Amino acid sequence: MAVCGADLETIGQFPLFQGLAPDALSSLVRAAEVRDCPKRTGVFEQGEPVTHFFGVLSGWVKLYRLRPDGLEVIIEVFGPGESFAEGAIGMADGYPVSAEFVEDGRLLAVPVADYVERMREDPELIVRTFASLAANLKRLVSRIESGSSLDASQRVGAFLLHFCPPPQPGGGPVHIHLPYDKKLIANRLGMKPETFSRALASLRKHGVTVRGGNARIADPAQLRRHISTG
Amino acid sequence: MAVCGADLETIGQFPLFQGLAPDALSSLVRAAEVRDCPKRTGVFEQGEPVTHFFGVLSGWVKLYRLRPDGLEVIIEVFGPGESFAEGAIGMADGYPVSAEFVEDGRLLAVPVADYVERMREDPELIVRTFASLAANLKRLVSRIESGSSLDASQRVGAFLLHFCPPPQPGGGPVHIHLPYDKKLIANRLGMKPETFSRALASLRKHGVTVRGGNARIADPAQLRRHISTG
DNA sequence: GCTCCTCCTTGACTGGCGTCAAGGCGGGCG
DNA sequence: CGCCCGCCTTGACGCCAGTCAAGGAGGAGC
Repeated sequence: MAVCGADLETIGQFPLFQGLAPDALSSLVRAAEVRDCPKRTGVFEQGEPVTHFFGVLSGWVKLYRLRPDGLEVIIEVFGPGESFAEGAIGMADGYPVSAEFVEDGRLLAVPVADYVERMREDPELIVRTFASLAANLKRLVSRIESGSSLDASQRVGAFLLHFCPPPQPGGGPVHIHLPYDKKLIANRLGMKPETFSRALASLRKHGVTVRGGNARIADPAQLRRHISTG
Repeated sequence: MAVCGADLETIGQFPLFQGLAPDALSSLVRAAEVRDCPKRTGVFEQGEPVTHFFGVLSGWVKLYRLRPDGLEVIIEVFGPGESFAEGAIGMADGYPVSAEFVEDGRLLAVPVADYVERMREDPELIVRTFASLAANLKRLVSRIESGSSLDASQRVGAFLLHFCPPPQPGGGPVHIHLPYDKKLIANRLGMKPETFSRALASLRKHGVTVRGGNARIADPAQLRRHISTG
């Protein structure tokens, strides 16, 4: 469906589009569309030709690869305000991963052909796109780093800290809500659900308590210490 | 130093620049410089402001992160004909990794400010840059995939296969030369040198023999099978 | 030729994570 | 209310890779 006014406001908040001139934004969005995506809705599949890139208006989307043996490896999970697959713009042999909603949400789909046109007209957009790409690149880099140098409980701790507001000096306890299934979080962190569960249990001694999908971190600074010092 | 004729020819072979109009190429390269880089030469450090991106004319460059505990995590290693850190163009807070030569070589350094100008003038360059970025992105993705779903010996096997010519149907034995230290390869594959050594030993039963820096793969297809089927 | 040094290999042991299996908890529905 | 069926947790056990330690191979320098 076409982009409506309320969506337009949300879209203006995207890091990718933030601060863009209003008319540049609206001409960009003219070619785009918004989709309602209930849980389990596929967005694209590995190998499909690249036609769009996407922004998440609400909900959560997993990017994953299917191994020949059927094992699913989660590369990244994107949430509200994040854009993904801009990096696929230059891929001649299709998307390198598949994408699927893991929680109900709304999706902005931007056709790449049109987008490249806009970049030609508006150099500012080139810069913004590179910046957005750079952000996703860095996420992959730190995923590689943590994957090869942190143990399970440290990775879980780092994951929880992503959802905390920036390091507060005084820092009281923080309450956060796990955005999607624990099984999915486990996969995203490169471990099995059992290991994830044990890791959470072992974090209790560092002030983390989880009840259902709600977690409480007694002292983020203490947790942060546990992650870097082992 | 400035770019000389022989370099210019090599540079034209870069995937990033291949097929670019000759005058576009030469104006691009006018602002660039070439450096001789003996082993251990640093190229940039994590956190430094982004001023250039780079192409490897010869030799090998590692991109790595230093963990607070002093542990070095190798993100990627680039060789002749490859460009790196184009992805840093949009990074406001500096390079996310450090780069250092691990074998003597020559480096092309392209100033990003100038490069962005060229992109404004030449839309074709935008597309090429995205393509190059996409290639590096895919390397990271498959690194994540293999890191979380292959064991040590399978990762080593996959590494060796990168240096084999594309899958030959008849496929006789292939001889390859390990491009850099085994300790470095081990780190790049996310394992310790001892584990790498044991992995090589265990690959003997799949037709891989290594003597010094030279490896012989009796049957690449067989090795490939070992990687996907476990 | 000799020593020294670095890189690599091999062995023994430990620990963390995966696997298999059983049980608890909670939500949907009749 | 009670049943069923996910999702999650917990326990027992095995295996892979990290750690510690010792020893071999090869090159640089004298």
